[in-house]
Amino acid sequence: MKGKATSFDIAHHAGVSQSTVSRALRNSPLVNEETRARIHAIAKELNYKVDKNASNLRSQQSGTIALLLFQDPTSDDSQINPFFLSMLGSITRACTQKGYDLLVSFQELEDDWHADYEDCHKADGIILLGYGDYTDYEEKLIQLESQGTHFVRWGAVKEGQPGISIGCDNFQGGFDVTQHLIQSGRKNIAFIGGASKHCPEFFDRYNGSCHAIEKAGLKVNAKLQIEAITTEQSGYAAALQLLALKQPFDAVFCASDLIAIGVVKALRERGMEIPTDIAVVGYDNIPLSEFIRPTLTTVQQDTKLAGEVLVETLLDRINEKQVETTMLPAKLIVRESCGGKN
Amino acid sequence: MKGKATSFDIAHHAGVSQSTVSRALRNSPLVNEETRARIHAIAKELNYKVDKNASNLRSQQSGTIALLLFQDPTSDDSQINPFFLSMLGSITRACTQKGYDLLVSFQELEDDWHADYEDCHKADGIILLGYGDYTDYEEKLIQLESQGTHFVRWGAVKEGQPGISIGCDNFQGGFDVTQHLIQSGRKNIAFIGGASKHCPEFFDRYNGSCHAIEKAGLKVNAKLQIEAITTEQSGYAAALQLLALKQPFDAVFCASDLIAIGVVKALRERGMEIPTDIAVVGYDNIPLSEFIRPTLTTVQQDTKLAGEVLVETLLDRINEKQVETTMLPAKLIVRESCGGKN
DNA sequence: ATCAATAATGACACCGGTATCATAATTTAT
DNA sequence: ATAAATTATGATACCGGTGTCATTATTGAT
Repeated sequence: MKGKATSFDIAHHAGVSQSTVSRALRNSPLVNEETRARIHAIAKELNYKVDKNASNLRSQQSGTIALLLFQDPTSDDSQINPFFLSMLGSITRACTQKGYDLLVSFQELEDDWHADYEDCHKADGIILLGYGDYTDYEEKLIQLESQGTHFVRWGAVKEGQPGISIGCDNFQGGFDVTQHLIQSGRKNIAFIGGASKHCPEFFDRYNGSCHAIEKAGLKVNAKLQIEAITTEQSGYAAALQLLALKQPFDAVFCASDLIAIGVVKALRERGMEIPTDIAVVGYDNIPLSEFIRPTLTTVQQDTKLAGEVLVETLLDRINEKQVETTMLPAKLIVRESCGGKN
Repeated sequence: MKGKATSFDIAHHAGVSQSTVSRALRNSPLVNEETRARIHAIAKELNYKVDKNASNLRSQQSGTIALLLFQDPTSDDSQINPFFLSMLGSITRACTQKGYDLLVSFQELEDDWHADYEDCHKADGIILLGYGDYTDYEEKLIQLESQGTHFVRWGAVKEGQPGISIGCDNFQGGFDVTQHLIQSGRKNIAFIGGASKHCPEFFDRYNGSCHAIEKAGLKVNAKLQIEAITTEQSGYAAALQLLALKQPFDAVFCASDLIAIGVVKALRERGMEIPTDIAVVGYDNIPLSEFIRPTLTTVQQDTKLAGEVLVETLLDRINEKQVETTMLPAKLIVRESCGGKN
């Protein structure tokens, strides 16, 4: 036998038409039970596999989902935010469970998204994942939407956004963190992470934090907000900036765990005790947050659930079902670094 | 205009045959410069994208590589070894650079590798990635090899293995770690990580370690080798096992950074100082290894290079070039946790 | 016995490109 | 001027399946 077996080979072996083979292998009820079994047996024997290109071409679907992961352009090449990797894991699993394959692509935000996976029929839909500066991102989303591309976006859930978004309640998460800090006696709470509209998730977390401060009758000190992207290095640098301000602060709420890890490192190097002198809180509950010293208080986003919801929502969208933007709950995880009671 | 544009639509607009359109879009030199430009312009205007299913079907290649990531079956669902995620990142980038798409699939080792991506023409080749118990793995590799599937494996590089492997020099890495520990005055070096043939990488690291011990004129204490899989939890548990033995030891060489992090946690909880009482060394140089306290001495595997080599080797194999099993160097990174001079 | 309904299968167009060969137009060589 | 080579394009088979309609065999109803 030369080359791969085709459905014609099987038809020949089984003494039936190629049509029947095709139907049998898809378990069509139109095929006689016995014939189907025979065909399956022969297919197995010949190690036959349906050619997905042919099948997809004709049926106009790919059984594949594309995941576009947007990297913060400034972030190190080899470092990817563990939170997104965790999402990637859960998305992969959710896809597998639904019988879909997953095409993964890292996009640089500046890029012209060269990979129009759905347009070229390599994927039936797209999941967009990533923090970062979304300046011309929105524009692209509008274009996708107008083209009728099936996509779902992970991120901040806001009114009037193009397309469908799934995200955790960042405002609530920021609120919970800050309220907890205040209840533990902290008065001057710094925030490290981009608090501009460009990173809507961080912005929501910051706003939630401010809301908690005001609700407690305290005043927000805008100076205590330092920009940072989500890497340890950036957190480390931001913490040094914060110290240089000479403004009093007794707690730091970091927009991500990676930032928090850098902040902890910087503060300790400057001789501060955590949480005795300064409380530090992160966000994301990455696996290592409970293995650093002190263990890190953080906010958990349920990545397993998120991945499932993303995939399910996308599949619904592909199947033209009505879907809605969804907001998942965020959950405060109190550990040592905030000094609060557990 | 209803539906997506096809090459016929463009041909019609441009007043040429569909053949010419197809050639022009692939930048064939057979097409007149001017005609080609015109066709490209029209294609852009109509937002035309080549249908990959059709194209791949005819040309019998997919421009896609499949990455199968083998999960340790016992490992937690949401946790993936950062080292592999780093590999995933570099592989993704290397693929992008070569113009290939990447299909990612997490396989459970028990699974019947349902996804025969190359057989069904969804991919041109396969990259296999993962630690773990390779019992019936080898058998499957032999089958892949006999089918003529194009694949490259990451892992231990050994004689007489089926197919092509790319890996770091684990023996050397283990040797370097242990030699450094001995030179720093450590005498009783424990090893945590599976040291059986089932996990060849770990086995090589252990053997390298033993070799260094013997070369220094010391004796290997087999009792100081504890099994563990590559998670913090497993490392934590293994460290407790080690302590329970009541055997003297002054250093722990962990087969991975995740294990080391668990070990550090366990030892400190029992009141030991690191590195004063016990030196700890990990393996992989995951991003967080320099952010935990104390910073972790470890062995770096150049994931960027590894990803590039994997992809390049696979592409060479797909193109029927002669390729060879490759061993990449491992590099000791001395930090605080081993107590050695930097 | 005759006809309608059902079950099982075959024949064939079709998905949207690529590969190959044929053809027409233009240039170069003799 | 004519043959040969080169350049640009068209026509058509083909990749390997799926979808649709036609056909035949079987069963049940009248």
